[in-house]
Amino acid sequence: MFQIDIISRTPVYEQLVRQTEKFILLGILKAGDKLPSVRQLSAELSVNPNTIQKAFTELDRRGIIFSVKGRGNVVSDKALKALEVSRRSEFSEIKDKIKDFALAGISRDELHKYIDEIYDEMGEQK
Amino acid sequence: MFQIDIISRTPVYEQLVRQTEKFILLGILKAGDKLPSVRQLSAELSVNPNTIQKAFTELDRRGIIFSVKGRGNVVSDKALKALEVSRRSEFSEIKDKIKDFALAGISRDELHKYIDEIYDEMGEQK
Amino acid sequence: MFQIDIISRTPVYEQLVRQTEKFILLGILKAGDKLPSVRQLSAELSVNPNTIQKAFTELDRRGIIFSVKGRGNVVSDKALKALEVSRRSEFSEIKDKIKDFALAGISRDELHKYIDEIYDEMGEQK
Amino acid sequence: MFQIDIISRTPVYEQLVRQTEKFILLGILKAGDKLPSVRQLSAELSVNPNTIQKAFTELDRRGIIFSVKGRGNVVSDKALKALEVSRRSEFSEIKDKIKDFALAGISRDELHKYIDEIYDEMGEQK
DNA sequence: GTGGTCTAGACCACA
DNA sequence: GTGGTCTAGACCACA
Repeated sequence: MFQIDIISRTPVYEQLVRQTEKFILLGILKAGDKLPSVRQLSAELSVNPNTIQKAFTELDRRGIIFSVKGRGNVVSDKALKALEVSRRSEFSEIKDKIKDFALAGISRDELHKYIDEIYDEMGEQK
Repeated sequence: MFQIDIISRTPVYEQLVRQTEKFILLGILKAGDKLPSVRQLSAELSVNPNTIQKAFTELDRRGIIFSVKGRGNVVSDKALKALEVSRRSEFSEIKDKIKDFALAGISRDELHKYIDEIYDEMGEQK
Repeated sequence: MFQIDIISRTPVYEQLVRQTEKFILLGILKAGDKLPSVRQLSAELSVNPNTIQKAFTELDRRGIIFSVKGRGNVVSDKALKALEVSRRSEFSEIKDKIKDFALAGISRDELHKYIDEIYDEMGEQK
Repeated sequence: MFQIDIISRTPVYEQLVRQTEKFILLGILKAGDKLPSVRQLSAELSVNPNTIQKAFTELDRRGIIFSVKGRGNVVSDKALKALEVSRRSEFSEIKDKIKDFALAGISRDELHKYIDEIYDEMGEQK
């Protein structure tokens, strides 16, 4: 299920956080579902337990999962909602990127076309 | 001219690189123009000279400026062209971001609208 | 009777201890009353029997109940008295909390008002 | 400045977080002040750098300080404000404790008196 | 078994 | 020098 790209510059724990969130948005993980245990994931991905722990701690902090000692990590009821809100708040993050494109002479039509392509592509996948 | 956001998560040297490129794309810096010296920028921005140097080295590496010993750093002739090409190659970088938005239930129409707003806004500024 | 909040940060066994003590203070459980058996509670609350046992052992240690092999767990004669004393000894525990509030600019009047509200609220419930 | 109680049950990193916040509320640390470096604190308190790091990461996350690579940790401008708000939100935490006291036969007058004592005591210290 | 904390020690990016 | 990430390995509380 989880997959780590060792070469990538984004930290392992962040990849784990991001992937977990993605699985929830995709409906692969649902509220109440139990995540693999720290040790299990550690063995499966050959990643140090501390690193897995760090990812889970972050997810717990974000209200995406809740960790209970002796029981494991479970997807929170409000996870999906929380994610949709937080993703939306990242909306403005691409603003600077788009401005850069505009500056480099990329027309708005080109961008519109690109976005449609991505959405079409996703629609087919899904 | 240059402005550093010390709190920002993006490294100072990267901010410098990005801003220099922006000035070139905006026509504020033209081929043949001399950039401020490392010392001058360092003092002006209260930034470690090593950091300024790192930015210039990176810009040189990208073919945006060329450093001549004892004469300073000058904007390359091919800078503008190079930037337009490289920006276009960054196009795919936002692909994952857009997919994330799509996943979080943000419609393509919302995105289109957002992009139009940005372009309109820039048109007025420019 | 007993209710466990699985998400809560306070350990399940501690919730059990606390609730038992509360029932005694409220007069719901009286000296000589028999508590539900470990098995029964375990099934009822879907809680690991070890956890129930741990709670009972702790209550025994505190002199609130006494366990008789083969006969179950019974509320001690001195339970009520013991609890009133021990609660009073916890008095100082909130001292640091109150200092924190004072430091954060919360006035003593606010605190007084808050306490009155709680007592009023309880009076009505009771 | 910082002091760790090794015997205490509350984790070292949490003690560090709490103490930093306290120093800010007391005005000992002000917005813009630089905190000791991870390594320095580590040596000073004989605590592993990772543990110090964990505390700083948490403070950064809470918006109390901001960590900048290569520069250090600085008290945020909004730190004081943020702390006053967060402390206030902990207000309800003592509700259950107070109810426990009421149940154990501690009168509201006793509590009022206790609070006044604490505030008086603090007034003199300050 | 399951999560949480901590030490020891290494390595990297950045200033 | 300064923060950030990661591994290896230990130990504890809890279920």
